Amino acid sequence: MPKPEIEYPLALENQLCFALYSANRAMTALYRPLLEPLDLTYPQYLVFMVLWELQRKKELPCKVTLIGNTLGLDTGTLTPLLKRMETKGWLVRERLLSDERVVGIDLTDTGIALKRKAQGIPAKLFCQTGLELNAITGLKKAIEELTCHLRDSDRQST
Amino acid sequence: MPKPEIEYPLALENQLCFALYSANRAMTALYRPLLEPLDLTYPQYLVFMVLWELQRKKELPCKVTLIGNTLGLDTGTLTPLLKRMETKGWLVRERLLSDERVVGIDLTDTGIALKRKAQGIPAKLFCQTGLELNAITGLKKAIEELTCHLRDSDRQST
DNA sequence: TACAAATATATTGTGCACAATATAATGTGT
DNA sequence: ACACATTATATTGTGCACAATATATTTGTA
Repeated sequence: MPKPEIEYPLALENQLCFALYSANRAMTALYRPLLEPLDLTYPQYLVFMVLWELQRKKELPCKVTLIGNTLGLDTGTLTPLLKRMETKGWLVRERLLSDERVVGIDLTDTGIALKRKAQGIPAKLFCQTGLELNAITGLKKAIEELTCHLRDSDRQST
Repeated sequence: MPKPEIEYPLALENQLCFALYSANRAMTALYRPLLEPLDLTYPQYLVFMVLWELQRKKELPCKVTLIGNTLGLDTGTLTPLLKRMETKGWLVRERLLSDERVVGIDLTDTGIALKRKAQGIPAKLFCQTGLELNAITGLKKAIEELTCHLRDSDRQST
């Protein structure tokens, strides 16, 4: 992660990976008190953002795989996560008659209603970043480009 | 995370948090094939970086809490992690005679020797980021500043 | 010197991530 | 129509993160 001509490359403070790791944990730590009143974990909030957006586009129900591709998660993570969300009454999981392999995911009224309570979260977090809108946009873009490079490298080595 | 005057603030693509979440997972995914030959997980690699650096400064053995403060991890995470690393023969855990509450952590010869095999990892990852050294340094700095802001906000709300 | 507060680590339980494998349904080629 | 590959999801097992609680030791104080 760090540099080729550095005195001590294994120093923790040289690692971009550790900066990312720390920032990600600090970020989810800030979400936690905002999500706790909604009885949501952070990954569940991500799933809701996907589903609310699909509902807006009238593309529900959707396949589990669509959620997985959008968030980069496999069924080993999603199946139990979606089951917990179903238990909470936020969504329903049902095998399609047209193709029994596929499980269709759809929001319940409760799941749709939860969106109202989540509306204020993005603005609250924006304030807590302590950055200007332009700075955030730029940083997000830089991080997304890094992610692209990393995924390309990953595919190459496979 | 996103913006105050945005048409749809809850869109996934507006979230800085999701960019961070994705980048962090892409990054650890790239480390995995490099660490697997050393039988290391990514968090274990972080612990090793802390310990190797302390050894360089002749500050071993050290307290569990020092590792925890450096990495931002609590004993609920560290105790089992350090036990697994002890089982592998990389370090020893021993209560101090001077203060029986404290567990001293020290590297074994095997743990010290593992450093040689890890030397090449930072350079390999640097190449895979696809970024110039200056770009990485700048991005790391920007992410670290974000982390500072987020932690400040977290402390305030507590 | 008792005794309460503070400190350091450990334990328990939940929920991700992720690898590896399993299961079942659908599609394909002959 | 039948074997075989492909696809979609589920299951199992390991290892973090993190909250909540427990335990044991030391420190400070009346």
